[in-house]
Amino acid sequence: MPELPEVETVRRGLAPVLEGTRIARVEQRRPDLRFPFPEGFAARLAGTRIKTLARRAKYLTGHLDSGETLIAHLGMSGSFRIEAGTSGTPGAFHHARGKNEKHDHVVFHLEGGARVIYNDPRRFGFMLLAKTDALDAHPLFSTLGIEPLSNALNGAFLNDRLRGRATSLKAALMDQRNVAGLGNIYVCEALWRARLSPRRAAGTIARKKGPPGRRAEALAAAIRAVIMDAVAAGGSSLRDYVQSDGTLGLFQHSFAVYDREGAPCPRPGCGGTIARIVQNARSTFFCPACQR
DNA sequence: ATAGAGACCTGTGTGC
DNA sequence: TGCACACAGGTCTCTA
Repeated sequence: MPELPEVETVRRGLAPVLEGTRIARVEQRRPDLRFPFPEGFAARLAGTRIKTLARRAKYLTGHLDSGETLIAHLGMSGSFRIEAGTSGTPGAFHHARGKNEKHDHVVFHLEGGARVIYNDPRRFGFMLLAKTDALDAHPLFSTLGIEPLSNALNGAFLNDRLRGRATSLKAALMDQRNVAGLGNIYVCEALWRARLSPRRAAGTIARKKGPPGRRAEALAAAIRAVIMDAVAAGGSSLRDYVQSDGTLGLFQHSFAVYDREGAPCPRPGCGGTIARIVQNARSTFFCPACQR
């Protein structure tokens, strides 16, 4: 579900409520999500203050004044919502969105009475606690690639990183060890913008020597642009993703290829038809006419 | 190294 | 209406 733009949107929605706020109490309603919660999870959070809420790839990281960091991943169907502490019917908009309270797995009761609730029907998400000063060395983070919005993403990086790789370009971009935070939607969209086929061997966009070629440069620019555009739109709302205040992301209206099998390619003058293929057990959408 | 399958879960849409 | 099946913003683990 959430890729980098959705997670960043969640972060921006939660930050005003969480940053600088003390957690009064945590209600953990089941022993596990994708993994068991860490030992003493609720007790280790209770009474701590959240200094900052950050993001790395698709992970949210809440840095606590206890010296620990709360790491949260939303999996395919995780979401947070904020409920005011005083008036209002709990879960009102939630019902309006057709969600199900039975999948409210964690409730953060904040000082002042507001609540932040984690809902995750499929339970592919998880929450962990780790020492803040050793975060980069954590197994989840140590192998992650670069952030797509950082200056590190450029033609030279992709040229070096993908050179000689026989795997498909689609699979290489889905691999979080290269560029971290991309997922199925934004890889498809970036490849369309760069006019590159998802089936092409990843190494074919690289040069053996010298400066990167136009394909690597175009791909780097396309990834950056699509992620920036999606963040600006508040992410994509398909089945169950909503922002933490209940409003919908808008980027799904800007999809060129994702979930558009059989539709005309939106590139002016192309005239192609969007196709769907399966790569690594995931749907890939692309235009066979203009993506080469 | 890397691909392919299966695993983890629930919900929704489709076709019969 | 029921039922079966395919599929979904992710990622880990196992086998070849």
